[in-house]
Amino acid sequence: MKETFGEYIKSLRTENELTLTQLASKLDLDSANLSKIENNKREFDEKRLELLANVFNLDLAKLRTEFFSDIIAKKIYDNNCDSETLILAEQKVEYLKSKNLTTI
Amino acid sequence: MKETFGEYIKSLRTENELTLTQLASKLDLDSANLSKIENNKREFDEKRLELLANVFNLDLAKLRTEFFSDIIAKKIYDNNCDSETLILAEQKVEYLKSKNLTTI
DNA sequence: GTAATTTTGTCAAAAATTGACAAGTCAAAT
DNA sequence: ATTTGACTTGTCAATTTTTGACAAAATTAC
Repeated sequence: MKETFGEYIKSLRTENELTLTQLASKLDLDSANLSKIENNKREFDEKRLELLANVFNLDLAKLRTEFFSDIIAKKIYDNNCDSETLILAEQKVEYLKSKNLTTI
Repeated sequence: MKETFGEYIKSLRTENELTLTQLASKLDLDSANLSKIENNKREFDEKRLELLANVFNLDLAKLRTEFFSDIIAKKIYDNNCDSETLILAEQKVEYLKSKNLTTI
């Protein structure tokens, strides 16, 4: 079972024996805010994904997948969306691709 | 293949032979902005879902599914997320449910 | 033609997010 | 039992994003 993105960062951090302050500084972030991110009280900012990948030598593409799936999961969870939602979403992605639509 | 939420509104509107102005007023919305919504240039606002359901006698739960799947699809499409993203998201939803986590 | 409808552009107001700092808890060390 | 370091929580101004509203252009129907 997949953990949240914040918990993932926390496990990366502790496995590498870094303090919040140390990692926060590498990510150009306040340690208090990093704590909130790790505890699902704030969102990690997309613009720091590359930095995070570099710090822990991670594959950026995989990290992005991890990141966006987290955002989507939270949206579904927070709004009590039913199980059909993701199936429909997948169809709509195909539709958008087929139409080459420019959305907001 | 599933259309976008905006296109769905548009088809509902035209099937019911309403002008933008007419529907916009029922939805407490500016007609120019409704036009943008129908053309995927703005997001429909969640707080108007119930109103929309009432106007066209739709099942609110289904409409919500339609609405949130649209948001998710656009996020995936706009960010060029790979196909794994939704699979991962589903796992994360289960994880959040199992933990009963309170997110942001 | 022109009248109605739809689309597009713009912008201030409102809402949401972020960065930053202060103050708090907790555990370990001395 | 006090200090130190690590982490958490609360708050708030500043930035960023979204929204509502209006004008005006473009399109369609008559």
